[in-house]
Amino acid sequence: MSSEINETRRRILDATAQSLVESRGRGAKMGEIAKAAGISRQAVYLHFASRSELLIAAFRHLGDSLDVKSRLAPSRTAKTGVERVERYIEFWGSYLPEIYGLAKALLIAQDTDAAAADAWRDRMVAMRDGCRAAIDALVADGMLADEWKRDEAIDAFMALLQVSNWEYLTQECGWTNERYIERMKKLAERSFVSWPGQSDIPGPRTASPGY
Amino acid sequence: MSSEINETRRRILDATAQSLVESRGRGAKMGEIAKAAGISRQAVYLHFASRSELLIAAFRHLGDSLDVKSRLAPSRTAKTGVERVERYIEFWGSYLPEIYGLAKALLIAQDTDAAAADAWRDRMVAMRDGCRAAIDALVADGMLADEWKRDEAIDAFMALLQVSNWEYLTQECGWTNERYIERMKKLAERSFVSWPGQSDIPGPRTASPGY
DNA sequence: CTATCAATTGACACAGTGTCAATTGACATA
DNA sequence: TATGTCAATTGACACTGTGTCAATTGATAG
Repeated sequence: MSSEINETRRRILDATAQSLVESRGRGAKMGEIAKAAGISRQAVYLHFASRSELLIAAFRHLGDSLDVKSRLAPSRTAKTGVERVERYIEFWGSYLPEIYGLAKALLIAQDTDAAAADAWRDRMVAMRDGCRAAIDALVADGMLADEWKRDEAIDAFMALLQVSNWEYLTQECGWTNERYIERMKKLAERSFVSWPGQSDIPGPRTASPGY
Repeated sequence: MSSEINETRRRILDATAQSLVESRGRGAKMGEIAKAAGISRQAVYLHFASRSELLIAAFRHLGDSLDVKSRLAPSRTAKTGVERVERYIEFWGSYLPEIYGLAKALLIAQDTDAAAADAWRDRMVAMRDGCRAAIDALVADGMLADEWKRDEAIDAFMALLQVSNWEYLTQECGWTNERYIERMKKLAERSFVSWPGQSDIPGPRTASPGY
């Protein structure tokens, strides 16, 4: 019985995820989702109070089904900071395409719905843990470049991995996902890692520009 | 007389820009814009066929008033590739906060309106010229890091400068605009510039990860 | 046999965009 | 002074999509 109601709920969540993946995050009206789940539009409201609540639940639901924990294992068990950063980017690069449709819908909903904004921010906080751990692993190895304060490096690493950057590079620039992963690794390493014996880059010299 | 009709048009465009800057790109209904311009909602449609057409026109209008050309001069007249990159980031970092509200509205409109998407893409193409010139100046100095192909470096440079990254760092992370500019310069230099005598980073060594 | 509960149908309120028609008021021309 | 033009106004309306409400159906459990 309670499995019955969960069954419908699950069908709605799956239909939501599928509709959003297909539409690349665009559209996916309540009516379409309901149709895809094989129920009436109003019935959706018996399970979710609003569209954004549905989006949030669907995002969590998808996350659950993707087994994030074991996907993160290679990063968490990395032996060096550099490896941890690399593994984290590999994780993110393989995870992102799978959540993209839903993530995009949530990102769009953010603009009009405070609950969606909170939900997204909540996910980003979770992601930040991964980024923080990677940067801290660099710090522990003494390999975070001098120019970066830890917290700023975490911010910048998060920024690099923004959904919108992936979207831009893969959709607008035509990068494959593998290229994205590989280039992001290079970018992150060049940006954040100082290699032993590497003399510091003459950045400060140019601090007082001629205009 | 024809200055009369342009006068109203200009008032609408200014009101649009102002409303959007104030609301950080959110909202700004046709009714509010009309009120801000001191005319009726319907009168706006006498000058612009749709909301997105208005947004596009307002964006161009704002761009015109900001004298982009002279702001770009320091970058265009830079003597070295590195300086050109720095000046370009300084330009962009001072320009972005001024267009942010409107840019954000256009970015949001993009999700439902093809014309807005085209308009935005058009602006990005223009911006790409600046990024290309900066990267090419590095290439000319022989200072683009070996790991980057020119075109990929341009893509990545563009990605770094995405509005969404600025938004994330300044709104979510609390960076000041000066910090954004300064850190972006560092990030870009570390990422793209190879300094004479700098030995290559042992990236390829880690190309076959252990999992 | 009846109570319960998910789901259905159909109607409706609300916000926001975009359209249409009739009207006003200023200004120019004959 | 009469006429035409044109920007702008008012008010009504169609359309889309979200969210609410009420009455009804149909299956299942006690």
